Amino acid sequence: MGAEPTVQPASRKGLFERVYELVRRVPGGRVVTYGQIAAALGDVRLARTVGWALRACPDDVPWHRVVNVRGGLSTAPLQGELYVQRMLLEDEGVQFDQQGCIDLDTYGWNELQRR
DNA sequence: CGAATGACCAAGC
DNA sequence: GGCTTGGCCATTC
Repeated sequence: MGAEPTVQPASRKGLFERVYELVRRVPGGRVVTYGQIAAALGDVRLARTVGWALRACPDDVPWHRVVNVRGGLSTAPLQGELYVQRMLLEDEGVQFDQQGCIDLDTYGWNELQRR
């Protein structure tokens, strides 16, 4: 567990791995924003790159727990498709408002970085 | 190596 | 209150 430091240069490993590790730490029923992950990495401006990492969407990474700062889902499927992210979150107990957004003040997880 | 992309964020109109 | 623009970073062609 504590074998790895809090933050390390992305050069060490693909920045993707770093993002996956953080997302894996997100407990069910909780959501985090891209900027939060980026901030945990050391730079909030990495938010865009975080999206690139999640684009790979590995199976062992709960990518559905990552939403934008607005509490909305950036994964907008086309007509006919289903909101997989929304279903997964709702299944975990996350409630959506009338606008289809999540209350980050309630479900937002601040202990992403921990320490 | 240069240009283009992207599941973002913040500010401006 | 909602839409548009700019900017930053890393990855890909």
